Amino acid sequence: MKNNIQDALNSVIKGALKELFPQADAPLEPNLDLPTGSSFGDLTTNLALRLCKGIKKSPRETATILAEAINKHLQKDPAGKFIKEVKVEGAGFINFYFSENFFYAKLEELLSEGKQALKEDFGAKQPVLIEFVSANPTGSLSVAHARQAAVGDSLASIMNFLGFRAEREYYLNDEGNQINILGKSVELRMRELDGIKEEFPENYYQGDYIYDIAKEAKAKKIKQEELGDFAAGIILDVIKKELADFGVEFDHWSSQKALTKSGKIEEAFKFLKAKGYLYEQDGATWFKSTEFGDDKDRVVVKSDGSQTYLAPDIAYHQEKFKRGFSWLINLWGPDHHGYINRLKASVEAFGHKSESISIIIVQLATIFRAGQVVQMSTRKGQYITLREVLDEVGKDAARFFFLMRRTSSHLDFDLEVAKKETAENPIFYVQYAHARICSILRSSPAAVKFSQANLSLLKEKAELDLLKKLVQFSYILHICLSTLDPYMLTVYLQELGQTFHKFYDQHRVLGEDRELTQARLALAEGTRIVLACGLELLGVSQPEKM
RNA sequence: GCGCCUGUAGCUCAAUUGGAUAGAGCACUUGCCUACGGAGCAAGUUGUUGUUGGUUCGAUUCCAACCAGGCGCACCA
Repeated sequence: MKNNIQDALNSVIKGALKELFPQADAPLEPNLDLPTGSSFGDLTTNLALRLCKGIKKSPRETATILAEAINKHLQKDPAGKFIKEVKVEGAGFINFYFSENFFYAKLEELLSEGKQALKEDFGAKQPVLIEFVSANPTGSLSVAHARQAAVGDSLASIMNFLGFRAEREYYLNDEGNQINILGKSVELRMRELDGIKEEFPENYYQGDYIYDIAKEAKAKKIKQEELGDFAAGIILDVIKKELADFGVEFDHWSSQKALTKSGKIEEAFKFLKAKGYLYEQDGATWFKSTEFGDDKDRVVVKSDGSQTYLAPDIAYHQEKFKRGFSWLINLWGPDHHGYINRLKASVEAFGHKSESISIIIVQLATIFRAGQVVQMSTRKGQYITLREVLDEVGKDAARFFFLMRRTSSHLDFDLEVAKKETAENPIFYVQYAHARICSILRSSPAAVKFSQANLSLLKEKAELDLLKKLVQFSYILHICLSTLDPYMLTVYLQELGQTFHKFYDQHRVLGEDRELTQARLALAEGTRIVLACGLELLGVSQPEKM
């Protein structure tokens, strides 16, 4: 829910600060925190602790003086009616306790506007390009790509929800070495089908799918020099289908081949050369990335005249800016982390701030089955694919599980757990809460109108806990944004589910008292809206029955 | 050798980015179904936060060194 009360309090505190400590040289930001678990108020600030050093008073004294001034300002501020109490507690924290009316007002907003009430214009329509997966079209997507897909897609959804204009992009490596090798792999398999057995090099694509492509190429009489493109085209269709079944849809498919043809790479080189960031040495052309903090300079054109991977990538990222995006977010696998500095260097060489590109390293997932690691061998072209995980546990569990840990952390994914329909499986726990609410709403008398509910009847602890939990939703989204990681949302949804189950267990929703029933139904519906919204942002379905 | 990531309860992980008593789930034990979905709820046990220092009102968080594990260090993509 929009936390404009936080902004209101911030300005109240600023007012009090100005009055009391105009000499505070560094502008102290109020820095309000919304505790998610603890019982120290609904909002809290450590301002006094940071301020007391300068004014030779104890932290608690400082906090008391400050709290008094804040109280005075609050009485004049419209936000004041939502604050029940301002308390100095602990070492000198100032804690704000909201009145119940605040939570009732928030729930009312949620019921009348639906999930619109949860949206924000935080991003001011800033155009953001999120590039992820971008796997070479040489084989099926692996679980590593799957995790990137889950993270990238949800991140884009969350950013759009917060008012950004985030678009999803897949960069297609449809030319170069790997496509040549792909073509040769198919060619060898075609000859094998003709009965000519030759040695199959280790660095060629080993998977059985190459045979299928070879058969098709034979049937269609594809020319030898076109085999690479032909195979890549077929594989790309497979990848697109895999992503679609995973619930991920890209706004743009950007082709490296098209980039090369457009002459944009030479254009970029020309620019860098004019700036003096390119030089020749040992027959190769180097990019002076050390100028921008890289460990060493990088080759862009090899001595044999061909380009390194960096060359098109430099031009490609400039194109992203030229297309109008002011913030680029790239999701890469951990094997690419050494590549961050040189790409950032190129972005800076073109005069963009280094903050205008964010690179997120998505750590690998280890697949388990009933506690045992599922071994894979990339050598034989055998790796766990997105398709296998999808077939085994389904889209919802797969997406939720890939997001359940911090993106920068390794993830253990147990297929058996993801399939279980018990409390052990977090996705079922959350979806169950949603389904349960739907069931209650189905059994409720038809005449219930949420707008007429008297919410002030919600006074029990479990009810207030649930109301508070609902309000935290927007705070959680802000954490997701500042960390560029949807993972916190999975944690929150589990907590919200738990808070609801607790409430449900202690208090009967549909009861004798008609007014109380209405109020509790309203609370249940509010919970359902937030659960549904959160699940949707994660790309997980919101079942009404299970 | 250099760089990045990780090290927290028996296991998998948190700790809202420097805050208050380090918390959840799983596992284990024990309770709770004549009413809205028991796929649920409640109660109990578990800690030298890898080690040692430093920074300060305050450190799991920041800094340094060390220990252990993973990954990366191409004129590959």
